[in-house]
Amino acid sequence: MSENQGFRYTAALAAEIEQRWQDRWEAEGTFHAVNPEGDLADPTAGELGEKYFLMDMFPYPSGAGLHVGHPLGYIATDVVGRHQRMLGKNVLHALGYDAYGLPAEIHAISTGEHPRDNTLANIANMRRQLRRLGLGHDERRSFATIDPDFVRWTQWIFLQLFNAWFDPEQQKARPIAELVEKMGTSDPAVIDTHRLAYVSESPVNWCPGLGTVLANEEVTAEGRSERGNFPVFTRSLRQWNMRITAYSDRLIDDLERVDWPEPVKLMQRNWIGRSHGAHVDFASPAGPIRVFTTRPDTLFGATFMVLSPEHPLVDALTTPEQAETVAAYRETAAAKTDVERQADKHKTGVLTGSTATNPVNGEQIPVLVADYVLMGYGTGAIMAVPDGDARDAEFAEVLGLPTVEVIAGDTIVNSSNDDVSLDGLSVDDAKSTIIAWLETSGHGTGTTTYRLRDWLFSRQRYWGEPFPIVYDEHDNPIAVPDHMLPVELPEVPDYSPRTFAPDDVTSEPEPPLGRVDEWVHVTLDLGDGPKQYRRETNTMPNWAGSSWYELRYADPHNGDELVSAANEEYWLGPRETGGTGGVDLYVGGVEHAVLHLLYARFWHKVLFDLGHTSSEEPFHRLFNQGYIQAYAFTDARGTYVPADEVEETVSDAGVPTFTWNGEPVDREYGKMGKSLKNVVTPDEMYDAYGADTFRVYEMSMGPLDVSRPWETRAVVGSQRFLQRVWRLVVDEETGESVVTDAELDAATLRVLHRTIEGVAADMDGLRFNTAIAKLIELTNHLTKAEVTARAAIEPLALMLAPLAPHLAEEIWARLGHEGSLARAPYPVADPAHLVADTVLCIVQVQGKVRAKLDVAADATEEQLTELALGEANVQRAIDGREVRKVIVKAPKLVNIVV
RNA sequence: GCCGACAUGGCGGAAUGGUAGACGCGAUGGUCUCAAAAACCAUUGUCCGAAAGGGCGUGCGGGUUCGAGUCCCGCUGUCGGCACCA
Repeated sequence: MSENQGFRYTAALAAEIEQRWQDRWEAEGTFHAVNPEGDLADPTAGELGEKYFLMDMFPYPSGAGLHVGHPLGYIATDVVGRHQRMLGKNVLHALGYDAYGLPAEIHAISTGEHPRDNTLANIANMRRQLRRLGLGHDERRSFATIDPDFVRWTQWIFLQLFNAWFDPEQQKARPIAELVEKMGTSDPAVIDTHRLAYVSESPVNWCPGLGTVLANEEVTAEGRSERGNFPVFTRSLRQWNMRITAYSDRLIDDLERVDWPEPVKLMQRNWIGRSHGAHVDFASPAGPIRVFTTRPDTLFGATFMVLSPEHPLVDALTTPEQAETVAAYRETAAAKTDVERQADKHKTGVLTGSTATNPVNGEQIPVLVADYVLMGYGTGAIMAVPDGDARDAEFAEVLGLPTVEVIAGDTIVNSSNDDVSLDGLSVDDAKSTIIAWLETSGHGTGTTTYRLRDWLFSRQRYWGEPFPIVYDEHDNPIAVPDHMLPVELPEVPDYSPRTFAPDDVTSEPEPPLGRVDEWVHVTLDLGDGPKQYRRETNTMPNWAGSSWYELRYADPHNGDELVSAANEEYWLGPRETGGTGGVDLYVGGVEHAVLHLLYARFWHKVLFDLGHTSSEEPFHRLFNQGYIQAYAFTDARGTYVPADEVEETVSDAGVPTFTWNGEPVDREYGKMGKSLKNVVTPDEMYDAYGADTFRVYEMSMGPLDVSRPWETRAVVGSQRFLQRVWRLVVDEETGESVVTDAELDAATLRVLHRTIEGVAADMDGLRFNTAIAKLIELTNHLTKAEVTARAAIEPLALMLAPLAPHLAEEIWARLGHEGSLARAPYPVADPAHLVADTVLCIVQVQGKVRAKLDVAADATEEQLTELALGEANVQRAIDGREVRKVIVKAPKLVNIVV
C-alpha cells in the first residue's frame, strides 16, 4: 500500500469503519424500540411519541447463504427505518426467521442431522451476513418459528380457531361455547362440523412425490406441486381444514381499506372469486335440478342443461336407451385427471334422454352430461345459453342443439312470459327483475358463490408444528390444554414421510410422527382423570408461523399472552377511527400475493373477532419489491460456465458477443443460482467495496418495485461517490479534517436546499435511486466549488445516513459530535434559499425550443414576451410569419404560435 | 382465452402535460506516471454542418393540445396472475 492510500476511502478503510460502528450500535442498543409495557418498556423514556412499525417478509434461512439479490428489501426497509427514526418516530424494525421448511427436512433425511441443528446453523450464518450490512434492527425482538416459545403461541392460535365458530349473522368468529349454548348440545358430531379448524373427509391434493397433501394454493394451474413440481392427484382423505371461506366477504371487502398495490388486491379478489348470480331450479323427472348462473337475465335463452359426470342426479335422469352411452361417458371422464380434461380442447358430452322444464317459459329442454361442467364449482349443473356463453355455443354446435337469441347489443330481447318481461332492459336491470320474479314464484333465489376453498392444514411431514390435539376413544379431537403447550416434536428414528414414485396414484400418506408409538399414545388427565389418548400425527404447514408473526414482534418475550393489549394497540392498533390498523410498511416479493398474505389476513381477523387484537388487518401498507436478476452463460453443449469469467465484446453496430476461454457462449437472463454459476455474494461485495458502497449501489440501481440485472462492474460508481464525500471531509494524504467553518456562498446554499427538499420528497416516496442521484449532484457541486464548510457537510452527512450509515456516522463523529446520528434530526429545507433571483426561461416556437433565457424570477408575461421576441434565433424560427398567439407560463416558459 | 403490469441511448435508469435522456456504468480523449492500475478532468442519443445552427428521436398507427415519453382510441411485443368458475 502506498503512503497516500492510508487515508483514502478504500474497501479496507470502509471495513474498519463499518465494523467499529456495528459494534458500537450493538453495545449502545442504538436501535432498540421502546414498548409501552412489559420487559421492553423503559420507564425513563418518557412519552413514546409516534410509532413506525416496519417489516420485511420473513426469510427462510437457506443453507446456501445469501446472494446479492436477497438483501435488496432488507436494505430498503433499513433505509426507511433510519429515515423515520431521524424524523423522530419510535421505529420497530426486527427480523425473525421462518425456520420450518422442506430443505432442512430433506437435508435431515439425507444426512441424519436433526433439522433443528441444521436450521440453527443456517440462521447463525444468515445473521452474520446481515449484521455486516449494518441493519438497524432491534435484535432483542428477533425469533424463529421453531423456538418452543413461538411454537407455543402458534399452537395456542390453532386452538383459538378450534374453539371458535363463524356466526353468519354477525359475520364474525365467536367462542364455540356460545354455539353449544345456542344449539343446546355439546355433541361433537354436531359441534365439530362448525369449528373454524375442523377435520373433514374431503377431496384433497395428494402429492406422492412429496409424500404429503397440499393446499389448493400450493398447486399450480398445471396440476403440479408449486414446490418441486411433482404431479398432484385428488384423493379423498380425513384432514384438518381451516374455514377461511367463512371470511370470503370480509377478505374481499377489507382490501379496500388497506394501502396495497392494486395488482395484489386484484389477485386476491380473483383467488377468492366472488360471483353474484342466482340459483334456479329446473323441474325434471328426477326432481328439481338446481343450477348456479351469473346471468339469470339470459334464462329465456337456456335451450339445454348440462350436468357434470359426477352429478348425483345423473343416474336418475338417464333413460334406459341412453344408459350404456352415459355409463361409458362417465367412465372415460372418471379415468381422466383434471389436467387431462382441460387439455382436451374440444367439448364432448352425451344426452341423458330426459328433459327438464325451463321455469320461465315451460319449455322442455334436453339434459346432457358433459365434463366441461365441474362438480367442484357452483352446483355441478348449468343451464346452457348458447347465445350468451361461448362454451355453451361451442357445445351446442357440436351436438346440433338450438340457439335462441336473447342478447342484442346491451339489452335483453325475446324474454317475456305472462308475469314478467325483460325485453329492452339492460343486463343489470334484467338481472334484478328476473331474480325478483324467481324468488316470488319460488323457482330460485339470488345468491353468491366463491371460488375460494377451505384451507387444507395438515401435512404429513416431520419438520413442522405438531397439532395441539389428541383423540379420545371415540376418535373425537380434543384440545390439549393451555398449560401443556407447547406440544413438542418427538425425536424420530427417520425424518422422512413415506414418499412414493411421483406418479403413484394408489399411494397413501404416512406421516413420520406416526412411527413414534410412545409419543402417539399418551395418558393424560384432561379433567376427568388419567385416560389414554392418541396424538394427532400430522404437522402444520409452513404457513402457520408466518400467519401471525407480525404480532409477536410487538411483544416477543411475553410468557403470559401472545401479545399484551397495550403493546398490540400501540404498534398495530388503528390510528384513525374506522382504520384497520396493522404494520405501517410491509416489504416483500409479489410471489406471496395470495398464499401467505391471505392466510395471515384470515388469522388476524379471527384473532380480532375473538378480542385478541385491536387491529383488523395485519399489514396496513404493502410494498412489492422487484428482484435482482442476473445473466447466465452456456457453452455449445448447453453447460453453464462461470459468469464472472465471460468476456464481452461489442461490435461497431453495438451488438455484444460473449466468449469464455475463447469459446463463444450464449447469454440468458434470470435468477441467480449456484447451478447457473452466476452467484455474487454480499461477502464478496463487503471485501471489494464495503457495506456502505454495496447498500448505495443496490438502492441506486432503479426504483424499488422493478426488477433489474445485477452488474458488478457498475458498483464502482457508488464507491467513487462515497470517496468524493470522504474527500470533502478528510485529507487523503494526512488524514486531517479539511472541514472549515466558512459561510456558504449563494449558489451552494441554493443547491443545498434544493437537494434537501428533493431528497426529503424522494425518501418519503421510497424513491431512493433519485434521492441518491440528488446527493451525488450536491457532492459533485461541493467538489467542483471546493466547498468543505461544515454548514454543507453536516446536512450532507445526515441525508446520507439512512443510505450509507457507517460513513455518515464516521463523518458526524469527525465533525465533533459525541453520540450516534441515528436520532439526529433529518435536514429541513429553508424556503428562503429555494427561490432564485434569476431562472431559466425556455422559449419555444410552435412547441420547439428555440432559445433559453436567464430572466428575473418575477418577470411579467409582457416582459418575457418582449425578451423572447427579441431573440435572433426566435425571429429566425418565426421566419416573418404572423404571431397568432403567445402562451406564457411565467417565468419558465414562452411558446410562440404562428 | 380472460385479467393485470410494462416498453425511453451501448447498459441500469431520470423526467407535477412545458429544455427528453438527471444520476450511474461503459466507451473515447486528456492529466498524473518510466509504465500501468487507481484517481481526477472533458466528451458521449442520432444524422447534416468547420461552427452557428438545423433535421430526426421515448415499441407501432391514429387523436386531443399552443405544447405529449406523460392524456385518449386502436395495435404489437415482453413479463406476471387465472383458466371449461357457469
